[in-house]
Amino acid sequence: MNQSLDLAFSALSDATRRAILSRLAIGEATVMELAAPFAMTQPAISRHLRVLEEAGLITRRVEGAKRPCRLAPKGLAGIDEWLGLFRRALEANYSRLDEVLAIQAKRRKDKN
Amino acid sequence: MNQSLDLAFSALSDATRRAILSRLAIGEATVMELAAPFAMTQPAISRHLRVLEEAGLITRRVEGAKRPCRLAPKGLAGIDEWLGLFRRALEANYSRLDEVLAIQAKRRKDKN
DNA sequence: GATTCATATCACCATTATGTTATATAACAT
DNA sequence: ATGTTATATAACATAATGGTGATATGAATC
Repeated sequence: MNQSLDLAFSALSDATRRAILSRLAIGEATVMELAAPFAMTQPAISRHLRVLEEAGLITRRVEGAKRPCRLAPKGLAGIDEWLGLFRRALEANYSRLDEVLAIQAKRRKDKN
Repeated sequence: MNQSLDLAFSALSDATRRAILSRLAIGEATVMELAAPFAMTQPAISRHLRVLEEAGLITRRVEGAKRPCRLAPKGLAGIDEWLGLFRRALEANYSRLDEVLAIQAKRRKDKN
């Protein structure tokens, strides 16, 4: 169901793709410009860009023969949201963590 | 070099593992307790737990025959840090995004 | 019009990921 | 001592990932 989250986290799990995103934080860049820093062929970079695009992290324009990429404005929204929910769940329960652990310990003891 | 980031993002890219983390936000749980909600065998869950542990997202205790898991306190630190840096880079450059684009446009035009 | 440039896509290969079943092991209950 | 529970691990099948070289295509240049 939450496949877009899968795609976003998965896209970020590769160092090359994170580096591409960092480069794009500076501004738009073409495929060749993005490929330059890496010891990797152009098709490999094109694939990485496809992954980033499918994850909703970048967008591409057409400009003549070039396909300049830029960051998608709302790219990290899904990830932000999940992390936010997770942290809220954590905080909501952290206050009673000791209590929960005590209950569980008692439950285990009662089974003896 | 930043392999721990790879591991963390990769671990989060699976819905089952994210669900396990959400469950652990409530508090400690054993392997069988964690496996219960999923249509998946116990070895599969054990593997997911290993992935989460290697990514630094959970820790495990030994309690008799049980191996209760809980969230690692600093588990998301690496991810938070990267996202923070990324966003700062973005903001630092967003203010001059128009300028950058104009320069690039001029550069392209000059090549004509 | 021919050549070169920017990019995409295809066929292929190696590695990793994710699941299964079967089995081992240690702790617990009887 | 024996059976059961909790977990791990091994062996395996299958699919996904990430790279390569070869090649297609359309735009730019000469």
